[in-house]
Amino acid sequence: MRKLIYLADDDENIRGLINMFLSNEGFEVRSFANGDDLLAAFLQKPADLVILDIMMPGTDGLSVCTQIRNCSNTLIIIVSARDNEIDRITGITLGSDDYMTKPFSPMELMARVKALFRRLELDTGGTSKHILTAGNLNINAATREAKVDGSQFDLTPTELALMVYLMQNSTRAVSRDELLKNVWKFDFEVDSRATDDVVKRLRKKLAAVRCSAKIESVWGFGFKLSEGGE
Amino acid sequence: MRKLIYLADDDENIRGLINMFLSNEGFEVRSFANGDDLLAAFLQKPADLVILDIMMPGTDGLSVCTQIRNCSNTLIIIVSARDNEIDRITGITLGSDDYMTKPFSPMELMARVKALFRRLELDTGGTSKHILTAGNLNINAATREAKVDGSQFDLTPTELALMVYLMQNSTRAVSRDELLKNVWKFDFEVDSRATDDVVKRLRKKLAAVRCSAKIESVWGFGFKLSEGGE
DNA sequence: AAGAATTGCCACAGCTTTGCCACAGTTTAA
DNA sequence: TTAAACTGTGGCAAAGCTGTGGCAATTCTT
Repeated sequence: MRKLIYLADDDENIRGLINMFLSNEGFEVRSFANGDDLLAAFLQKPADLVILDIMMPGTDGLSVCTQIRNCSNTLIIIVSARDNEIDRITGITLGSDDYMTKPFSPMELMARVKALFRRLELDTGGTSKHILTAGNLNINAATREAKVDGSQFDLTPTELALMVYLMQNSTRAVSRDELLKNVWKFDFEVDSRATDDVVKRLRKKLAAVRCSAKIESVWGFGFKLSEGGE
Repeated sequence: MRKLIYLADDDENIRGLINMFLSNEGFEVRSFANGDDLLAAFLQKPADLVILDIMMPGTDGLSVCTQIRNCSNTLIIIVSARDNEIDRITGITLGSDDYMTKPFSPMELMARVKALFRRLELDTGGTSKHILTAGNLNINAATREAKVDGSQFDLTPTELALMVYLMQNSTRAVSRDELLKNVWKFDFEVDSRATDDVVKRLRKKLAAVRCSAKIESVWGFGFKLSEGGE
């Protein structure tokens, strides 16, 4: 689905320019002459990314930024004519994801917008890379190497596959059936207790090498990975 | 757990400076004089964030960036003495999450490092769309976690399913038969008083964690959720 | 072909869940 | 006011779930 971007800047020329570039990249853009209008629209319908000028009539960009961050984790870029260290640092610290100073290159803004969306994509697991980490455990799914604190240890094929699946879905609890379907590739012909067996052996091996990541069982459902050690 | 940061720069002074700042912020830092060493170390043990200079002896920072991004979605910041639009754009486009030009303020680097970790947290922290809210109670149907004021407590499978159903239909009262049909999946073979039992236990657990949401009984009909505390 | 590793299954023990019951308290309706 | 219907509570036992060690069939190595 097309990404929705809100843009607030009191300079109409800049609005038009950015709007044009973003639209050309295939984004859906709505621009506002001040922060209050943008905030109102955002509360009505949240955008995927927000670009805020700092100096605007009405509420300034930084305040809008904190207000949005308070109720949403949408992506935020701050742009400002004020270029000094303090401004940049407070801008970023206040909750924005990036800070650019005017005059800026529209192309660079495009690149940074796309970088933020890419990061979101990476984090929310659209793509699965083959180097995985959980606590002091890391697994290279390509070379099939598993290491704790850098020292390698052995996992059998099913153990590895199960572990990789859990790590790729470490934010959720995973049901036994889901594991059978995605790790065993067939949910028939295999007792769902088979998952327990592999987990049993995995737990033993992980404990033996003092791995901080643990496989927790979710009663009546399945398992969930915990990185351990906060 | 402490975040691990790898840093590659051929200038020893800069390495020392950044290292000091990052360490002061509580990060665990390892610095390398060139990109090849960093890459080797990364493959051995991945870091949570990587800071790369572009111009270094051996493989340049941009190549290291693409190689890392190829197999991992770790955070990457590129720093460079070359300050022109093309460099910045290609740097970001190649897969890094941020690009800073030398000389840069160490404080700003710190702010940007923390902003990246904050974004990671926002993206991966339970705030997915399967989240249900009622008063100070939060239930994440995906992770099967129930929280009151942020602290987690346990629900059994039926309790969770019943609670989710009530929250999904919080605007109206739900009859016992409807619950049996949609939560138990069979309305035969189970006394309709079974719902009362689960509600009984749910109420006890909710009260124990000072949950503002309450399950009210609708006389002669069923139950209804009230968020409590308006 | 023999041995080793892997892996699914079983049985058992211990724990958790959950439906049901009896009884007391409450609400509704005649 | 009284009887009938309904709900809250504590306890209980059956059913269900998980962890464990052992075992046997299959696959992989040598």
